[in-house]
Amino acid sequence: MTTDSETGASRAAAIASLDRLIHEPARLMIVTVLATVAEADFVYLVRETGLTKGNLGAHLVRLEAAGYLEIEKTFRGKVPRTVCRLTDAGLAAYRMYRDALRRTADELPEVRAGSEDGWLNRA
Amino acid sequence: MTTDSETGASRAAAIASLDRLIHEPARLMIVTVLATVAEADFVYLVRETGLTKGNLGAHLVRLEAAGYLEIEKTFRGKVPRTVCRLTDAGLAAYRMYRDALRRTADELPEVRAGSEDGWLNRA
DNA sequence: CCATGCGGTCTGTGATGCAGACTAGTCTGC
DNA sequence: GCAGACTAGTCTGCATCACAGACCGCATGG
Repeated sequence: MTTDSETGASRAAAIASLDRLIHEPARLMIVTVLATVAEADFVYLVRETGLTKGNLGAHLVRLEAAGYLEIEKTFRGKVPRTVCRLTDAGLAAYRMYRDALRRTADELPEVRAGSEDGWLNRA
Repeated sequence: MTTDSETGASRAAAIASLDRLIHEPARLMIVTVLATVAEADFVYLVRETGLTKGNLGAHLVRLEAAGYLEIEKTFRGKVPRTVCRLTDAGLAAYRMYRDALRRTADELPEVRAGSEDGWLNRA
């Protein structure tokens, strides 16, 4: 049989198992940036992601709540600054997601023009 | 500079450009199934995706509204049946998404443990 | 004739993504 | 020394959307 016996079903399961928290494009951008640079402050993230401050702040809160990143409040001179960094859990989640995404992306089938069997309701 | 000049920025743009309509896991499952089998009826999709009927119906409507798939009402004997098929636009969108996703997935960086430069706020 | 199961649609609700407004404090020009 | 502009960041409100359960119609089995 084909490489994947259940065609859609197993793929669907794989897709469904994607971490929704990271899957969200805005957060995927954030996490990707943080995976790349290890540390980033708020404005750097704003610039890299193109998100508005409000939006970014909300996503950061969500990621922090999930334990995926820690937010460290520091001061640069007298100006407060927020530095974000992925936690171990965040790193693990990122790796898992990336892995799953690659597998998913690789397995996304080419389009078949012909209407072959397999789509029948039965079974 | 590093291997990728803008590190995050370009990647972020690529991620942001992902088709949200398809990016949604539920719909990605649907579209993937349809790309695979070309045609599928409602219950087949329910089984393949594991979605509830209500949820699936809503997503189908959305995809139809976007012009990504056509919903054909037929009868099997006396029982009405709904057959879904990707439109050309849907196929194109799927291909584009898949392509973008693969590129994105491939480019998702490995984690760098060290806190290197690049994250600074200053430009 | 009634009950059950299959096929499919519809409505309500909770979550969430998003953007703009607002605050706090610093620096520059007059 | 004061006013205005800018940076840094948070908070609130709105619109959207995903999800699930309830509901309806039809056909079939007892």
